[in-house]
Amino acid sequence: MNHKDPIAILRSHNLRVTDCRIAVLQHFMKTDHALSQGDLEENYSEFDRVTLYRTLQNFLEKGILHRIPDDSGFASYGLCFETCTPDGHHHDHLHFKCSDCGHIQCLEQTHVPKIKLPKQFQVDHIDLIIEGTCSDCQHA
Amino acid sequence: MNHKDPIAILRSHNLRVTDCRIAVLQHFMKTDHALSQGDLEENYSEFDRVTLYRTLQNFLEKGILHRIPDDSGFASYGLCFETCTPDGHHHDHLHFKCSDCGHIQCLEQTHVPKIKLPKQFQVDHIDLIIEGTCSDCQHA
DNA sequence: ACTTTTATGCAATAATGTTGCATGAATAAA
DNA sequence: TTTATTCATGCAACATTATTGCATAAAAGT
Repeated sequence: MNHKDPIAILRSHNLRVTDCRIAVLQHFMKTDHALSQGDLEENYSEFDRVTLYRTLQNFLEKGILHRIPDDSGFASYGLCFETCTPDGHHHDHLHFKCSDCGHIQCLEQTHVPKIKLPKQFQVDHIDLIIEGTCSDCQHA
Repeated sequence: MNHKDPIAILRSHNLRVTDCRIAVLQHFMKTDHALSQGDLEENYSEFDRVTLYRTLQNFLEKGILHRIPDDSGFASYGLCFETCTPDGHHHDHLHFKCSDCGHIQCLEQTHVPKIKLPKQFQVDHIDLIIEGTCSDCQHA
């Protein structure tokens, strides 16, 4: 889904096509890192905080966005891929967080390794966050 | 550090020994899952919210606790191990989050696999969160 | 016991998350 | 293309969490 037309994406998920949703979706598509609600609020002051909040919630439910775990307390969001549906998210990629600029990006190429757990644990999915320095920040 | 005397732990990290710090530390030691600030507030209403907040911050800085990333927006905290110092956290374990009871536990036994990233990424540390069902919740 | 240093509680504020409801916009139906 | 219906939006309001400043109280050093 990553690089299609925003309107097509909305339609295919049974979401009404509105200015806010198009804007948010476009913003995600042109940005190479995860976005927080605050990021959106800064860029789209023409939309209400609550509308942006609900837009994110809707996109999460429909499997358009996924929430990225972060120890900062901020929630941030990234676009999902074709494997995600309203029934559930099915990710196999990992997230890289730069401790310098704070940006989080999804690394689609890199896959999450299988991990063996003791039998008493039933695994549903794995989140992998790698923290370090991104290329942009290594020369600063 | 996991199972030592709270007072000894505080002393060895150059922290004053106070009721609140002892209580919080003891609570972490007797609990098998990660705790949030809310958990502490419920259990220790005799201490101010802000004091508990600052206690957690101090413990983080000193390397007594580590923050566990979570996509729920709640921050939660777990005890560190001997490898952590005020200079940085050095963890090699993963976290299991039960989607049923919500508890997060540190699995010390299980190690985080090495992961190869493209060269432009400089890796500092890896956070691995596995979500699923814990043994207590599988029969419910 | 006294001094110095640091933690605590209280007040206050900011940011974020969340819900209800009236209105307006988007889709479906005629 | 107009009308009816469904749903998104904005506003108000509130809950929760995160955060800082400051006076006081408590801990450690002498």
